[in-house]
Amino acid sequence: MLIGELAERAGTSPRTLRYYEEHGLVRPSRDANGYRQYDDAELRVVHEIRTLLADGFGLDDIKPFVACLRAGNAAGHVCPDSVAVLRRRLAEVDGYLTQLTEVRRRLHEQLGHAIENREIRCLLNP
Amino acid sequence: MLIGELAERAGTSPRTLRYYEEHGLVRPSRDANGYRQYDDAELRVVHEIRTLLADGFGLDDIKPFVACLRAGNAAGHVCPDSVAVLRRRLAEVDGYLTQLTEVRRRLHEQLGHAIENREIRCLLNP
DNA sequence: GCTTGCCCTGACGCCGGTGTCAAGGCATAC
DNA sequence: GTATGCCTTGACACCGGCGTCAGGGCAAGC
Repeated sequence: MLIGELAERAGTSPRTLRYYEEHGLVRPSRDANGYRQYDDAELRVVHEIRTLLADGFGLDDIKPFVACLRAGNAAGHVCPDSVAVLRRRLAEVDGYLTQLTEVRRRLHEQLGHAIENREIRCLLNP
Repeated sequence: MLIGELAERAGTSPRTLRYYEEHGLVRPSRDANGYRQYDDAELRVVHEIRTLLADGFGLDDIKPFVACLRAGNAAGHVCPDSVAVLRRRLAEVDGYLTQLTEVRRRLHEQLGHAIENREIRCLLNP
């Protein structure tokens, strides 16, 4: 499978696949003419990468998951290194949730305050 | 008040204040020698900016709040334009919260799955 | 041989708020 | 005069995942 086909099958672009390769995540072989050649296992890897990216992991964080898959595991997240990253990311997400919730509270408060003000002005200018 | 003093009082840097000015948020006058001169109202403005930045607003979003303050209002968020931005940002934050919560769920699930796996391996290799 | 279409590498652009360095002017104290 | 310290403008660096353009090779159909 050439890069274009893999890109389409994985729902991404050749540029993106080359980028992953540059970061050591995908490892195609090469045809005699220099074209990248991918097997089906790589499709699996790319799917794993995309899923984890969507969950907010960085490419570096994703490496252990890919290694885990390559080691023959059914899923990328069952290896100790992956679990460590999962825990770290979970803590991070919890942190963001806390912050965002606090921000939300403040926004809500300000909105309430603004509406209150408007109503007061309405009552004063009937 | 010169830029260094305002920066210190506002807990930020001269570089940052010049950046805000470049984006039309802060408007110092100039001394005869070209030095920026700030009054106390600008300190208030900078505080408003910093608070909103911390809440995830972009500089463009912050403009109506500053305008609202300059218009003589006690708070930057009581004007219609500010309220509109507040609403938009609130919706945005809610979106992020939804996404993050979903991500958190998936992470939790994967962690659970991984731990389960480990326990199974433990039972198989006692 | 020419077109078409995929492939290759290399490199810059983006976004946004800020750090940081360069190169110079001004103010104050010695 | 000179040392110190704040001020000025201008411009590059950062982060990270990718878009996108440049310039060129390879493959296959006509």
